Amino acid sequence: MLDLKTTLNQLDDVKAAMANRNSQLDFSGLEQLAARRKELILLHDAARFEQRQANDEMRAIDKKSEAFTELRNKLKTMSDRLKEWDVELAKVEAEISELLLVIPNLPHASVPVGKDESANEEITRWGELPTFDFEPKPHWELGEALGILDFERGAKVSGARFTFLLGAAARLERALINFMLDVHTREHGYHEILPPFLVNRAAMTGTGQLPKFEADAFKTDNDLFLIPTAEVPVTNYHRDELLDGAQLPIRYVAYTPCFRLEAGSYGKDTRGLIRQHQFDKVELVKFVLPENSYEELDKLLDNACEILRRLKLPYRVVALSTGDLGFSAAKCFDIEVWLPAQKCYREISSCSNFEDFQARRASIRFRREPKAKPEFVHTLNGSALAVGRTLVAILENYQQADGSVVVPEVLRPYAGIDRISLASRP
RNA sequence: GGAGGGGUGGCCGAGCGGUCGAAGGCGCAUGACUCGAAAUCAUGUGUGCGGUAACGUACCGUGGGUUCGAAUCCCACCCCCUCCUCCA
Repeated sequence: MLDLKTTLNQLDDVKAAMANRNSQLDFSGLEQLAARRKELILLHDAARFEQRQANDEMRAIDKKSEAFTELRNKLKTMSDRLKEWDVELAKVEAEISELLLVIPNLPHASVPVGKDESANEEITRWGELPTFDFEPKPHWELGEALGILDFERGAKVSGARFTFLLGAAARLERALINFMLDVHTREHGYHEILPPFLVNRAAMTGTGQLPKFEADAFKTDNDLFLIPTAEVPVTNYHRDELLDGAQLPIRYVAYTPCFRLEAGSYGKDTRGLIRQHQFDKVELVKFVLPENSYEELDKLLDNACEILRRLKLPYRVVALSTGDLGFSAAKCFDIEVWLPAQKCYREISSCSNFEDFQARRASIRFRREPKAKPEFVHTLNGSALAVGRTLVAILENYQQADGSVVVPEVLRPYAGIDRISLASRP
């Protein structure tokens, strides 16, 4: 959420930023509501002041006297008028926050300006693309042939975009989760946290999924939402809290399944594990000092990349353009992994700095010194990594001519196998 | 799910219709004392909103209601605790 005062004071900049995001918003309503809000606050404050002074008189006066009745009647009219203002004020404030809650974050100055993903900027490339003396197969063919991915039964039991992992695939998924958690907790200084997988409306609003993107989320009939990412419960862990500045930065790493309706992506990535309604992800979340947040974003991005380097999977990093940036992000890097069968890089992680956008929505603040004024923290998060897509990348990059798949070296202690083949079925 | 108890400031806890942003304690900060520390004493110590400021105003789980006036009374909801039931 943007700050009301700042938004109105720098309206031209905000409008320009929204245009870059392809987001057309009308701010005239906001300006009018803000003006009315101020009027009502002034009226309210003055009336209350008067009322409180009259209350002192009421206390002193003889309750049976005529003067008492007279004064009471006078105060009654004042009280009724005050109530009307208060009702209107509450309405105006609700309308203001309704408007503010659907305004996306302002892109950071370093974000490339552009209409869509074609304006994204490649930042780095790592690793050598694998060469094959045969035509590399897509992971779904490999997985089905090896008997470790079962899409058909996934569809039977749950529906499209649900899959059973069996044997080595299930084992590798589990190995990847443990491997990622171990690297981030032991080497990168993150604190492991296992959050609830269902969250309430306030949590979804705090990180920015609501109110705008309710149609994208799975919802229970008790008004709970299946988390689309661990970002939601983990960021909201500190909602409505006033943190001690000395604690910052706070770093969490969480494994969770993620649930996404994928509304509006019909016909996209229908085959394979790339786009599922349920997938596993290891997520990094940070709460940091505002002045450090971009430095912290670089570190977080590097922490995520480290996983791919250890798995020896070729990747590139892309800075998203203003047109491709997510709703809450001020800056976002995508990490894309090489998929030989598709002969392209595919997103496997998204690392974002939200600055104070989520912190303001969720009221997550800190105090620099014991007596200092509270300030909003900056929040960041990134996948490190999307586990299902990592499995996809391993299957495709490590495939052999005979249809078997070599297990990356760092994973072998976790997986307990060094090759997936029909013969090796555990 | 049933019965009872409870949600007040960073924490504990009093208040149960007007003098309450709220006693008292703990914690924290500053000062005094001390060679230093502990102890002790003194002073200070919430957040949002409006305002350059002085100051004003709002906030006692959340939302409604009663009243000239609500932390205090009424209603609904949420959450926590104890017992029973159930369960992993």
